[in-house]
Amino acid sequence: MSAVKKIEEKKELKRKRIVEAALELYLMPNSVEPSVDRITKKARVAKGTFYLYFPDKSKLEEQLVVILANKLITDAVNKVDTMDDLEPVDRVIKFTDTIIDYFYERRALLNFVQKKLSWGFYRQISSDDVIFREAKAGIDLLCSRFIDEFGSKTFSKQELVQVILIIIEMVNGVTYNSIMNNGPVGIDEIKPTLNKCIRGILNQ
Amino acid sequence: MSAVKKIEEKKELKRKRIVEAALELYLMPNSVEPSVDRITKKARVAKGTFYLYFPDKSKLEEQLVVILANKLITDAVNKVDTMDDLEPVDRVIKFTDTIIDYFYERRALLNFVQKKLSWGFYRQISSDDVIFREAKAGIDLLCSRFIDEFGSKTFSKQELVQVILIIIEMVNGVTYNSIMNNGPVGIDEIKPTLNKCIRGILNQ
Amino acid sequence: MSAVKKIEEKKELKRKRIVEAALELYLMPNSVEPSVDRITKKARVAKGTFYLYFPDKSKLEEQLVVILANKLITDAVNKVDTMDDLEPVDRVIKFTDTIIDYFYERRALLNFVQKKLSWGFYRQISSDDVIFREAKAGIDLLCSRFIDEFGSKTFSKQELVQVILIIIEMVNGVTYNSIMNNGPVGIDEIKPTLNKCIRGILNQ
Amino acid sequence: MSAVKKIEEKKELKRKRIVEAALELYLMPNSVEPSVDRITKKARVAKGTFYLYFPDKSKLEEQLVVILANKLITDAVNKVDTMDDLEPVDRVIKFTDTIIDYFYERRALLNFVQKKLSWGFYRQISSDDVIFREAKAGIDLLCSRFIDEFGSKTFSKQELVQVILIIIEMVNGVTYNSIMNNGPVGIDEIKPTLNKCIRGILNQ
DNA sequence: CATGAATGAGGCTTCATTCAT
DNA sequence: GATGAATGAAGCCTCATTCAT
Repeated sequence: MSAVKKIEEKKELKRKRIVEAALELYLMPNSVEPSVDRITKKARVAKGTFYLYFPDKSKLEEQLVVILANKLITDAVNKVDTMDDLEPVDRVIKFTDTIIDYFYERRALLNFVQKKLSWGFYRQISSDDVIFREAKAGIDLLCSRFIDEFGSKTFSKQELVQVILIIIEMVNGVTYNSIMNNGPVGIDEIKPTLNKCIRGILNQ
Repeated sequence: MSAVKKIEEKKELKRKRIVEAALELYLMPNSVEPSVDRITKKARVAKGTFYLYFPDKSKLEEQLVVILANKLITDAVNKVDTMDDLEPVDRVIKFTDTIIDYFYERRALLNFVQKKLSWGFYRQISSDDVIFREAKAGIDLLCSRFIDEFGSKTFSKQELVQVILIIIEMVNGVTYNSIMNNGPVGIDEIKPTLNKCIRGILNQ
Repeated sequence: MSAVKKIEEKKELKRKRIVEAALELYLMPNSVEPSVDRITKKARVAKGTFYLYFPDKSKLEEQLVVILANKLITDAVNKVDTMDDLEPVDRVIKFTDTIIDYFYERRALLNFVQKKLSWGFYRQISSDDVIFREAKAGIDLLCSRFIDEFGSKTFSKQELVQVILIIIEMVNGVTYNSIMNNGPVGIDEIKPTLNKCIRGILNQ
Repeated sequence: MSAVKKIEEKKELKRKRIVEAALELYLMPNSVEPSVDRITKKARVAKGTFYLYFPDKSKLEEQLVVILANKLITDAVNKVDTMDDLEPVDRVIKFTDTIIDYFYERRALLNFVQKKLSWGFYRQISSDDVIFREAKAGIDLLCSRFIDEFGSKTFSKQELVQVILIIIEMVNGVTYNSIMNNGPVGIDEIKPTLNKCIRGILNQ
């Protein structure tokens, strides 16, 4: 293996160290936004090194959201994929259910991913980072599968993509408030209603 | 009127001044989170005074969210109330439309109110503040009216309250991402689909 | 004395402490531009306090230049004033001589005041600080006196003001390079020529 | 040509690349002091390489000033040389005019060259650099020519060299403040007076 | 010789909060 | 109660310089 390659690998490793340190910090319960200082300390890297890999802090966060959102969604898609016997609508409900459970166990994640869940992976990403290309691919998979399975009378294919976004927003919002604000309505309590809503949307 | 009462009133006035100054500042377009200094300057009150009325800044913000969320919803309800000729479902759609427009003109508000929109007014509030009691009242009005108008086969009265929350979350989420993230789908583009979803939920 | 006045006095005192600390630091030999941190430490004041008195670092420096330039010039004017028996042209030469000597003993000052000497005190100053009004007054005195004493055939009154600036620039430049750059030509060596130049300018 | 020589040449080439990149960067309008990183990037050279040729950044800058000052002056001399029909004094005025115009279009240069204009080229320079030897030659040309043309009654040949420096300082100072500080007196406004001063100095 | 990744000190500024008056 | 001057921790970012490869 060439020397150049070795260096490239080392760089990628360091970048990963930073991303992972940040991830850990962002995911810590009750976390306020961690400072660059904390992130680099955790990654055992000099502060200046951070700026070798990210033009500024916001860019790291952007990437973090994309990574997290995609991991979440891809996991959910994969899980649902194993259940071949479900009706399309039920698959969607299973999909959202999985997301809710995921968040329930990781409320800090919910806090960070926040409102960017559904839109996050659609933003233009300048990086040619492998991690992002994979993410995009995962999303495309979800969309095309979902659309193929649905022969909706109400929605065109074009609209079905939007419907995904809308449903994710709905689920995300309800989950967020139910969990984070300790609302008067627990997630278990509202989930049946939520599912009825999803059915209402899809079964037109 | 007793002297004590006068003093009480004066205090209440000062608190109001602070809240209103903050409100104005938070609602300013393109606003970043205003500092305590800016808030008190605008309220023509000493910085120390702030801490006489609020234990810390976050407590003010908490109250602000509730006030803002309720003002927004009450305004929307009132507007829809003037349109007697609409079908129940169309009223709801008009209601969400109004909210979307409101946000569109004030994206800073959207940013601040964030995820707390629907749940905000459910949180425990120190009920000795007039401003909050009024807010609660407005919400109760919305809920009861909505429930009365709907003789849904699908949802119980109990569930209908939850449906409101869910719809608001859905609208809020879509609007937020469409506006704040300059998402791939503009708000005008996705609104028809959004409305179809709402109909789907309510027309079961 | 009212309490308000006491506070005002204290504030002025603190401002003075900062200015004087900065002055000392800027005047230190071999000084590089001192950081806000060093300045406040020397002034025994919290770093934040600095920004209570100056919007930012550059504003302090601006004021410093004005203060220094004016002190320098006023001192020189006063010194020359005691020599009533000199011819107008010789007074000017005495004036510039004094400035040169002043710099010679304080080369760090020369370093800081740099190119801003003559123009510095002409810039619009937003502050209603006493220190500045006095500075302005001192300069005006110099100018009017100089102009009155000269019945130049070559220069109009309007031009004479410019001539002052030009002479100061000339002296400043020569002194700076002679002293700071340890040029091949020492200040004592070039001073006679410089004086001849001044005479040439004024004796037309 | 020996192999050693080839290597020497290659080295000199690289050094030149760095100097030229720096030159370009320092001359860019509105430029702030460029970092070593920018300079080496522009020179397509590794950052570490910079320190193979210059002990530190300040040394490069020192050399740059000399180069720039000399280029400026040589250009001005050459331009004036084409105008054979001018009186000696007018030649000097044309010379200073050219410098002023040059600065007017490149205020960044003015900012960088600063006070070192006239003295710069007198400083001890590591004479093994071609670029510097050339600079020296240009200056010597200017000096000897100027002195030859002037049969001043007032100044000895020795003093005339100093007069050049003084005039350059004067022009440089006035120009700097007029342009950089947006002084109260624009360059066009003060130029006539400046020229009168030059005449006063030379026409004694 | 050349490289460029890594360093970390140092810079400026903001701001929630405290406390003497 | 009210004030606002003072605090200083914390934040983000730059950059000259070093050093392992």
